[in-house]
Amino acid sequence: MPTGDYDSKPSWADQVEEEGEDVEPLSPAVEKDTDYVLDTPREVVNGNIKTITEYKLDEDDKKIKIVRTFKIETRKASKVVARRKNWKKFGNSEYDPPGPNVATTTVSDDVLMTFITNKEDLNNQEEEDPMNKLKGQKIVSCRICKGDHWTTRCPYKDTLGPMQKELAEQLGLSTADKEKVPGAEPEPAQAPVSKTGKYVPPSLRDGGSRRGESMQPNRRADDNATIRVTNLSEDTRETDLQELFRPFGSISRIYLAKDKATGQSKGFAFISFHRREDAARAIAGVSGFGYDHLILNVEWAKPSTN
DNA sequence: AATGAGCGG
Repeated sequence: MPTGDYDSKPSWADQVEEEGEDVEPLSPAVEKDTDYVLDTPREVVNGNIKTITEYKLDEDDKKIKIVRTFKIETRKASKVVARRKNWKKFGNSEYDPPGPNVATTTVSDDVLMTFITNKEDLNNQEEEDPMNKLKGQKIVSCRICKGDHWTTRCPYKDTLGPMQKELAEQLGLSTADKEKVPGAEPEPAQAPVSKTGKYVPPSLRDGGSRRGESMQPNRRADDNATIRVTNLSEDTRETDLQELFRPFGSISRIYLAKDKATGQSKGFAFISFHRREDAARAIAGVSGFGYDHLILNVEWAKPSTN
């Protein structure tokens, strides 16, 4: 245990406690001084719990409050501390004999601070761990074929997808039948769209043999009939493109690239046809075509970035 | 000169 003169320096642990007792609520005048508030962590010791409160500016220059809570324990020296006592002396104490020199060293009871919570550190850990987990992992998995793409982009969207849906629908019906209590309220006499009351898309009604009539076929599924038109004049509009390309076949979509903010045309567009042959003829027919004092360039579009 | 948005999970 400590020996010698204690008047030279007080124990830092004592200091903490004294400061803790001294802390007063900041006067309004001081609180308005941002720098003071930001730079001065407040330490409060309550029993064996020490709370440090400080204010910082985050990336958005917004003031954030950081509260750290520690448990202060007094214990017999741990192994770690024992090992530390064997460290080689350095600086002004380099040639001192073993043991503390009261001129440079304050010895006190061992004070161990056990970490309880620290929001900052917790956040940092959460930022790093998911990143490691994500490494080498697939981001998306198709619900239809488990492939490495979104369900909506699945190549089997038009074949496997509807089959699975139908299957699920049948299963849903059979379980609903099992749950049905005999003698319960009878179903309404009027023919329902579905026995379960769930919505059934037209293509799946009547045994699912019908194709959607009013609905256009899924144009996104295989978009191999899209062309890119460049060198459009700035005042070309969708309707102009529609007029220009309609003669080659049925168009499913026109996208004229525009600046999102200003609405200004970027001078290129994507035209999707229903049939690839029409798109091919459009390329042949319009590429090199003089339009609004400019020579249009038309080629196959690369698949858009998802 | 230039390869869209948005939908999800």
